[in-house]
Amino acid sequence: MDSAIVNRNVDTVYFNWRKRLSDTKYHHGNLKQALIEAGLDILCAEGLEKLSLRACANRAGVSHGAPKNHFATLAVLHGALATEGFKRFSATMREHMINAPKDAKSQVLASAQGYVAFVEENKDLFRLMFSMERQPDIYPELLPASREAYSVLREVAQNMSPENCENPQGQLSVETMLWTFIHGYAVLKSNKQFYTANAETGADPKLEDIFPRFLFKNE
Amino acid sequence: MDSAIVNRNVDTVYFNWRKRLSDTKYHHGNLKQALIEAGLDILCAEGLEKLSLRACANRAGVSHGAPKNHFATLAVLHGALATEGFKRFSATMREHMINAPKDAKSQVLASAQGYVAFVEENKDLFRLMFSMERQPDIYPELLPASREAYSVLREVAQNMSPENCENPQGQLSVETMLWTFIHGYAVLKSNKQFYTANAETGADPKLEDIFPRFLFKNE
DNA sequence: CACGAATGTTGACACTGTCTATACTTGGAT
DNA sequence: ATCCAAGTATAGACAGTGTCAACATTCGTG
Repeated sequence: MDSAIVNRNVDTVYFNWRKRLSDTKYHHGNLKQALIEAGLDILCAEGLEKLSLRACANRAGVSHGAPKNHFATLAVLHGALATEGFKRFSATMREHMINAPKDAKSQVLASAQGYVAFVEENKDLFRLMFSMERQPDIYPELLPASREAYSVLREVAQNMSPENCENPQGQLSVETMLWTFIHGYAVLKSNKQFYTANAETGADPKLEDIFPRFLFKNE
Repeated sequence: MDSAIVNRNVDTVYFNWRKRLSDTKYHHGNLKQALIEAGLDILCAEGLEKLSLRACANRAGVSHGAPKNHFATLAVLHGALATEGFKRFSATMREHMINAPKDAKSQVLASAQGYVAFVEENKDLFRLMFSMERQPDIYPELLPASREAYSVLREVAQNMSPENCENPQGQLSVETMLWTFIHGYAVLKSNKQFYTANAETGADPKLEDIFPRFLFKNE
């Protein structure tokens, strides 16, 4: 008896067992998206340290080598997850803006609060998004997605004044100031690294309280 | 012949071979410090991803299990490296302050520039320092070292005005504002994530240019 | 239907952290 | 001086990881 036939039979039995077990076909159908969602789940439930190609493959019900066809390396999967992160990041900011008054100041604060809210709810995803070296080519959608997120801040920054920068270079400086400020706050808060937490309650300083008032026009 | 004696002889030969090879004693003498320095070297030369207990052990010329006696887990080594990082961090800021004019504004800018300079020269060490979950107990000297670094900013913040916070809560708000701003700038710059880089030169926005002028007293 | 491309499986290799058992060294108590 | 316990280093094992290569299966298109 040809050993290839034996192997085939064994494999077929194994395949049928897998099929009954997980109700999936040999071809998953949408493994790439499934792996991304598995990665997001792991980030949320177990943290960045537990994120691995094999863990994603396992959670998606495929073998450890399967991801290779969709993500050549772990870095590429990171890029894909960061891309999805930036999309949700933009959406969270815009949701907060929609639910806020439409005056300029409220919109700026709403975007900032959306920024912080996203970080609070997606701590490890946020870490992944912003701890990656800038490799625009690692994943094709990454750069556009991050630029889209930045454009949200750019919109609200149009209602802020560049006159209060040390060396105002126009609108660009205001955007950078706003981003720098919000990003710094979000990073320090998410890492629980505020030394200025309220001594009694342990609460972090509120974004609204330390937000630089001078940044607004017409006040 | 007792097998223990055989083993002893074999081990003695092996020991002598090692001794000739690396000119070290069986007891390293100061392995803990050597491992920390090996870790810093690796962070500088190969990056955070390449930092491992075994790589440090290898660089220090000891076996892979040796670090266990000084750092129970990788997280503890991380804590030790972060501690050393915070000490150098404080020193860098203070050096910049010493070499700057003594007026309040120059001192604030100098500390900020020291902050950024450290991050630029110790990118992966900085990432390690600020990407660690706050675990004050992981390494005994970590918390004091990080608080010492923060106290540098606290000093210069005494020359800044809380009047321009949205909801000024006194000196604490100014400290938090300053730290948030500088930290955000340093993180974004070190990760090369400024979208507002000069279109022609590719240069990042300068800290001095976007520094919020309103923060200073008496101006 | 056939065949190449796309997708998934399996096994291997070199890494990693961590645990255990063991050996050596040192320093202090007897 | 000697002996023993604590400190320190080694070696081997185990599970887990990324990555690669060989192979199997399925899909899509001629």
